[in-house]
This record gives sequence, structure tokens and C-alpha cells, in this order.
Amino acid sequence: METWKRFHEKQLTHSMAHYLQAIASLTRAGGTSVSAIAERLGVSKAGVTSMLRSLTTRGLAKHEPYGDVTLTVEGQRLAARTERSRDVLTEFFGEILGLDPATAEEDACMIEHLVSPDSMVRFLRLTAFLRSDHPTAERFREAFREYQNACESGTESAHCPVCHGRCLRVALEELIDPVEGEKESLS
Amino acid sequence: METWKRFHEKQLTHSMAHYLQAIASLTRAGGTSVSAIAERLGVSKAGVTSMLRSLTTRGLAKHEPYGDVTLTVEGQRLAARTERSRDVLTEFFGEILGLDPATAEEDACMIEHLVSPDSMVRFLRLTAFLRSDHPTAERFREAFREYQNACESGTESAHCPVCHGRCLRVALEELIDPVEGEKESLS
DNA sequence: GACGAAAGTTAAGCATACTTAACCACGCAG
DNA sequence: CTGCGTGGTTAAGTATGCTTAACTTTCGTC
Repeated sequence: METWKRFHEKQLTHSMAHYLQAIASLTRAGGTSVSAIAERLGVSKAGVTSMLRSLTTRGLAKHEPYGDVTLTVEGQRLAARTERSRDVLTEFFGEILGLDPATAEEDACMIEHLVSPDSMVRFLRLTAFLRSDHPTAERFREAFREYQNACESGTESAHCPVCHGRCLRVALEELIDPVEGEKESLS
Repeated sequence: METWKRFHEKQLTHSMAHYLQAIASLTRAGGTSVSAIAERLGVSKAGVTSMLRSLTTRGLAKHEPYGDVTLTVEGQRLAARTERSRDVLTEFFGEILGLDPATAEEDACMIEHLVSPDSMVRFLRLTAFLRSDHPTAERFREAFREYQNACESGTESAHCPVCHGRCLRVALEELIDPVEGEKESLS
């Protein structure tokens, strides 16, 4: 029960990951500057300066006052990994789970820097496998679509024919935000 | 490109989610106290007091100085949802992706409060489906295991027979932390 | 009913990641 | 070669979520 505290010991914070991605992307697009990063991320220039100092200290970026901004090799590596993680997750959420693109993108963005490399590899394999022309994968896509539809319009009974025994709708209902009329109790 | 800033606007922070879970769990086990929460989470009692004030302000817990600790209905709901999310994700990472239990637990813990309810529902369905005795699911488990094994000991060539064209090992290699001898460059 | 330990609290301090306001640096126009 | 505007910086302030140290409250024991 100590795992949870490692949240803040992750190699990259959510902010740092997005700074690295922004710098990498802007560099590819021709050139980076404090203003460009600020605009891209929607933060103040002062915030960028301060984060660049922090990234430089960590050996992920190079930046001297009034100088230009570049990533170190390590910074480039982490930027690339984070970008690829986000892409893999977006594809998984969108293509496999069937989420709408906006939610898929958002969920991927939230967790991209938190999922272990080992998991990422397996997400990638699973997504690739389920999207491939492997006959089992094709059959899966068909069956899972039916399964989801049946579940969507499923029975209210405890014995769901789709779920082979226990109907998942019970659990689902509790997962989706139900209560919406109690927000004013926050005073 | 503004999604990333919503990270800190999430309903629950990582810490808050774990406080709610701890309180719920301790309540079920007989009784909650500041000390018990502190011990469970491995934080100081002062930290607990301060977080309880914050949770009370947000309408998720009830706590008066030197009084006992309880969750509001909303707090209970969020605690239950978070716990269930973690369970679903742990099952997915462990049973479907095939991660070792420790990593599965850790990854689930990191992202449980960040994944949208909609995604959680689909994670649940996918896990349930792939673990079911549905014939397609059974075939999937077999095929995906073979696929992973083949990938693990796969070819070095660009044309991988498993991946039906482009070998994923290229991408995998970049995802897994490779460089390990540059850590002292942080000065 | 006083006493001391355990439980709980406040206060002060730290780190992160922002904000605004105000101040510096630099290059180009005249 | 002066001056001004843009880009960039520091400084100070905010919020979160911790820490330790010191203080208060409560309660069981005698």
C-alpha cells in the first residue's frame, strides 16, 4: 500500500512531458522559442522560463538566458517515447475500445507519462493484433461489437445472456457518473 | 492542444482518490481515525488533518476537530468508483495484457482516477469479454499468447511474419528504457 | 479529580507549477 | 548611434500536498 506515493516520483510529470513534446514538435517545425512554447501550451512566458530552468537542471533541455532552446539526447528520447505512448494509447482507446476521438485523445493525454514501458509494449501488441488481418482478430472485432451492442440494450435482470451469468450493467451503472443534482452542496 | 491543462482540473487528484479509498476501507474494517489513515497511506498525521479539511470543504468527507471521520454520500460514491476502476484496470493489465501482478497493480493505481468513466466501462466490457467462455474469446487468448511469444523471440528483419508486414519490435525497442549509463550527467 | 500518554492540531517550511507585474536585452528604424 | 518594441527575464504571490516541530485535547488510570 505504498505504490500510490510513487506518483510524484515518476520520471516525468504531466507538465514536463508536454513541455518536451512541445519543444520537440516546434523544433521539427523550424524553430523553438520561449514565446512559441508559451503559445503552444497556453501558459505564460514566465512559466516557460521557469520550466526550462528545471528541464535544464534535469539534463533534458539546454537553455541559457536569451539563448535558444534545444533538447538533450535524453530529452529527445523521452519526448519521442511520450509521443509514441500517446499515439499507441489514442489508437487503443479509439480503435479497440471504440471511444469517440476526443475522449480517446484526452484519456491518452492524461495517462501517457504514467503507464509503464512494459504496459505500453503490450498495449501496442494488443492493438496491432486486434487490428490485424489475423482471422481471430477479425472474428474478435465482429463479436466484440455485437457484445457491446447487446450490453448497451441489455436486460435488467441479474442473469445476462451476454455476460454468461452476471450482468455487467450493474457495475457499469455505478461507474458512470450518475448523481448530477447535488453539486450545490459544496456551499 | 489545450487538453493537457485539464490534468489539474480533474474531479479527484491522485492523493484525494487514495484518501477516499483509505477512509472507505477503514470504515468498512470497523472505524476510521486520523492515525489510521496516516498509517495506511504512509503520511504524517498533520498531512491527514490538512487533507481532511480539504475533503470536507469539497463536500466529500465530514470531519470536525477531534471528531470522527466519515465520507459523505458523494465521497462514498467516488471512493467506490475509484476502487472499482482500479480493480478493472488491474484485471485488464494482469489478465489481458499479461503484466506481472506488481506492475499491473502499480499501473492501475497511477491512472485509475484519470481515465474517463466511458473508457472504464469499455475496459470492463473488453476484459469481461476476453475472459469469458465466448468461443472467439477463447481463440483470442490462444492466438494472442502465440503472437506475443513470436514477437518476443521475433526476427530482426523489417518484415516480421507475425506483424503482417512491419515488425513492431522496432517501435518496442524505442519504448522500453534503453539508455542507463547517462544518469550522472545530471551533475 | 489530577496526570500522562496517545491522538490530533496548528504553524512554519519546502517543492512544484503556475500567475501577474515589472524590469532587462537586443536588434532594427530612423 | 539613439531609442523603442518585442522577446525574455526576475520577483512576488497563489494553490496543492506534503514535511517536522511544537502545541492542545482527550481519555484511561490511579
